[in-house]
Amino acid sequence: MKPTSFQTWQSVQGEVLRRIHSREWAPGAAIPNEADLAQEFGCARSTVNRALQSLADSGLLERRRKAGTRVSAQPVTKATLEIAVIRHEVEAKGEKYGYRLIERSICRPPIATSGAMQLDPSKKLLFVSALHLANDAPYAFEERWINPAAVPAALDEAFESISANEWLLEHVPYTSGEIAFSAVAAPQETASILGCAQDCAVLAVDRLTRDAQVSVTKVRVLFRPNHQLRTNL
Amino acid sequence: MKPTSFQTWQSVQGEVLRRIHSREWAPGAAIPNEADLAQEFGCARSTVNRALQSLADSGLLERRRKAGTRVSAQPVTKATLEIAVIRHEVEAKGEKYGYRLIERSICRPPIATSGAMQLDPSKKLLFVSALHLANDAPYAFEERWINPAAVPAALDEAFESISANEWLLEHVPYTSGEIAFSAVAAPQETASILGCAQDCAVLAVDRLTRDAQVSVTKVRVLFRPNHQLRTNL
DNA sequence: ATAATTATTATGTACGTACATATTATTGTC
DNA sequence: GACAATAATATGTACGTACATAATAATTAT
Repeated sequence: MKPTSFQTWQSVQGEVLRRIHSREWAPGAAIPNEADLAQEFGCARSTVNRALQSLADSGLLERRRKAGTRVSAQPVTKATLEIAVIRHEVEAKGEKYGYRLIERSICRPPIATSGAMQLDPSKKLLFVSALHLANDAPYAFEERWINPAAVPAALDEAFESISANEWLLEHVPYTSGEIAFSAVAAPQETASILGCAQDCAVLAVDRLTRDAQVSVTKVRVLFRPNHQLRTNL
Repeated sequence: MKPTSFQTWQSVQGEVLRRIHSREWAPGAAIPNEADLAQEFGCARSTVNRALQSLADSGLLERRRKAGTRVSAQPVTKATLEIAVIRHEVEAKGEKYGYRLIERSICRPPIATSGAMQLDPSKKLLFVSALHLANDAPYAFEERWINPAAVPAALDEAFESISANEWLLEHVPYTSGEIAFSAVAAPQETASILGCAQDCAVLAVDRLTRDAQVSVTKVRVLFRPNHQLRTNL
């Protein structure tokens, strides 16, 4: 006689997972409602609720009021990537971090940039490009546009000893935005900075950051060749 | 007099976010404990708990028993990418999906593959490569190793009308594993399949899937040039 | 002083009740 | 049969109490 009692939401989740996994509850099929499960498991409905909500969150279950809960027919895997400050990323690998400012200027951005940032194309922005190093070798090249209207203090910062990456996180943390990952061929200039061949395939991370609707910064980070972003599922 | 009452966990979360954002609660600083906040907000502690847990989950707060809750000094942004079946991904873009099997064979994998899958290198695996099309143009090229010991049924499937991608999701869903994103130069053969220049920079997604500790499949998907994976933060 | 023990404290979570809300099913009306 | 009003139902969430657990602080023993 196995213990048919599950009194923590994690154990309930485990049992539900087991049933899904063993196909006791088939893909697409409806599962019993929370009240019935609570009775079967010998716990409160709120405990079952917590477990099921967590599974719905990770995409394994689909829940709708009145309609009930069913196993996702084609679950969409969700991969969560942690985007840390580059210095921390490097140090976490056990490598020595280095930073070098390449350019800092105030100028009008390309139309594409002002458009993406939803800013007046005639307004000048702060441009900062820099190289992040790991064990003295190029690690990532960062090209960034900063909207001085959103962070005036940035105009007083030289970005010679601290990266814009880190400075911004310290001055306007907790922002929202969009992020995109792609592969690009390193342009000649970038390639020479990163120390790789021209048109070498490098991973690009493009990120637009907003602070309460207004664009703060837009950045493209190009990593050294063969860089991988990894995570567990 | 503003409403100092917050009686849903979302509104509590909103107020906490506001205070973090306005630096009323500075980065790194401790915030009042749940009981005090509950009293201030005029709600139950469990409501505050739900709100704070959710924020801790997204990396904005750090919580430790007895030590209390503090605002993360350097929050780690978490980007969640949804990895759907490629057919769905294409259809969601409003493009017509197409599929073409390129190769299907049973052979011994390279050492690197059997190693990553933690399998005996001498055991033969099922190899399937295929092309996914969007509006009749190459969209993504998939090279996959499948462990027949984990999914014997795969040996009976030709993968001519259904991609291994989709077949596996249907036959062994709810698996765990690892995923990695990188940029690679398209090898000559791949380039000709994808219809791009040799050594063209393409986004690679490498994924290892396990079903209860045992490796089921290892796949590399190369997307058409300029493909982007994007998400909101 | 240092180490081991004990108290204290904040978060973590279970429970059961109550009510809100979204969605579906049913009934009534034309 | 089409459509609107109404009932039924499963999930969503708030509340307050109780206790568990982890981490720290205070105390005691050596």
